[in-house]
Amino acid sequence: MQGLARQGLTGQNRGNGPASPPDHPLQAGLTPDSTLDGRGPLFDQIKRAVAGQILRGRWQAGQRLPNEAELSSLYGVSRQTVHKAIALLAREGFLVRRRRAGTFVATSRRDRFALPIEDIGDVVARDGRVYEFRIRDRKIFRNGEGIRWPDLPDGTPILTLECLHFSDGTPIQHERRLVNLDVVPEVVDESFDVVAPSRWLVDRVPWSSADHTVRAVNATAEMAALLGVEAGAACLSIRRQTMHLSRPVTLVHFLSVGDRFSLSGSSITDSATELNL
Amino acid sequence: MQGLARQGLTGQNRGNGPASPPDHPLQAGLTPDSTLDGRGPLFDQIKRAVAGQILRGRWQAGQRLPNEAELSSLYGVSRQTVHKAIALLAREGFLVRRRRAGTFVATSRRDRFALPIEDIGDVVARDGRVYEFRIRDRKIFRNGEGIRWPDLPDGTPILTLECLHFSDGTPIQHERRLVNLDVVPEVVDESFDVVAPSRWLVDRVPWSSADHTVRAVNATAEMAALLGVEAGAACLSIRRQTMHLSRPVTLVHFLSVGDRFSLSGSSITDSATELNL
DNA sequence: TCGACGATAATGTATGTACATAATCTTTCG
DNA sequence: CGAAAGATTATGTACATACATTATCGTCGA
Repeated sequence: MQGLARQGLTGQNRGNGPASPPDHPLQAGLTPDSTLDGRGPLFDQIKRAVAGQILRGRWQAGQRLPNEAELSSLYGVSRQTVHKAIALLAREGFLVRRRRAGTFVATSRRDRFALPIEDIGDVVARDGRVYEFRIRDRKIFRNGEGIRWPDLPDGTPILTLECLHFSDGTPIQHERRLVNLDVVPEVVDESFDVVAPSRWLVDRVPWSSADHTVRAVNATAEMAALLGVEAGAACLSIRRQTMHLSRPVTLVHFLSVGDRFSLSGSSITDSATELNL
Repeated sequence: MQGLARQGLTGQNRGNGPASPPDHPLQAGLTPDSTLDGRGPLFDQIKRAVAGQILRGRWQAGQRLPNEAELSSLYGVSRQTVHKAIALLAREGFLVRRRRAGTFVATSRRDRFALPIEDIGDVVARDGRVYEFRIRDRKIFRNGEGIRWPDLPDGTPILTLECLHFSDGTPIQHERRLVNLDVVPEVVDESFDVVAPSRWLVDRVPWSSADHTVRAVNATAEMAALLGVEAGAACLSIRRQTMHLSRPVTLVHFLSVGDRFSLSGSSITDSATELNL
């Protein structure tokens, strides 16, 4: 049997599988090598095989690919196994499936590039530098009184924090943060002598979602002084609002010196990396 | 049967499912409501139910959750269905599974925030504005002769493009692009009168992966003139290198005026959104 | 000719069964 | 006592089966 099964079936094949030999004609131009590489579980091998066909341009964007039954006999595995592989590829955005119509190679990968946004402390530490931070200011307000957090009802108690982050002693990021005290009242008892606010919140409020906006701004005189650059220096500004159970938890503005900090990442979809394409 | 099944089972239950009533004690503190919401497929309901437990803090980070057999009888579905739900949550990064040890709520959500990077044309169009672009320059070099693309061998033919992007007539982005002619030789015959280079390449070279770097820089005098801002204005600089079959395809530098362009997006992992948490 | 409607073909979900795999726990023996 | 060997347990994969769901295609009739 093609020597493809690495796992399972220590004895003989348990019985009645599809197992028709790979002498299928299929639709013109759609005849894959049908050789699985034998590495890892079958459904992963199928994923790789299919992704490979696409990658090599044998199956082009928008094109329909063989249905599950055909793939099943082509690769000599059951329909469920094919289904799992194909459904995963679809879930990861490589394929589009429509009932009755079939499975198609996805066309648009335009908006699939994504940049991970990491905690500044992690970034600095990973660079092998010494990370420090300093709380510069800390106050409590009620929303609407001297401060305004748009997504929060007026009167909600808010803790404000102002903080500087250092890499090897050089200031690299300024942080201005609002915390919703209705959601995280314990924060008033936390001094942030050791743990940075971002870290503390992440550990405290699990499973939050967030939205981000990144832009470039010129440093004001005040910020420039804090960050040790000339006024007007280009800075990366990241605004992040974090939600938990559809309630805003925290709203932060990070400001980082342009030539000391950057965002970077690679893609296609993390999942594609697993396929090591 | 708890009125949970929305699909399937038009007649009666086909037979021998687990179906023990939800009067289970389970481990202390781990007793979910065991009420599925009846919306959508069972495995999705399970996903939501489990995610909900975590979200509501009933199952905390690091904690072990009931095994598949227990969940199966708790929710009154088969082990496979539970397995599918839990395995998906694990694949999406919400849970961590270890054989024999069990399933645990994932701890770190730190690096899960991600920013999508979209095509400028799409962004402008979505804003309801008129998108235009203009090719300003176009040359052909060999790598190392007057130009250098680090990841490419010397001598490789390269097409260079310089391009401006407009929103409602206002310049918002400058693009400087290198294209590897060994990979996409057809590009020399393309005038880019209608289709922008990014779009053309995406349509031509499917399934590429890319890495990005985003930083903030001050506009040089030349760039400032092109973009219609004063010299020194803060700009967002995006560098993107695209690969296909581990060969570099194109290397682009985008430069966008800080107050006319920003990156934004929301997260936790796209997949979480599906759960509408 | 066009629309309704039923047949059909594709994917989607759920369950049972069987075995593989990998930790972890337990026992046994030097 | 400690290490090796074996039992146990939880997850992982594969397959068969059965039925649901949903476009799409044809056909038939007004």
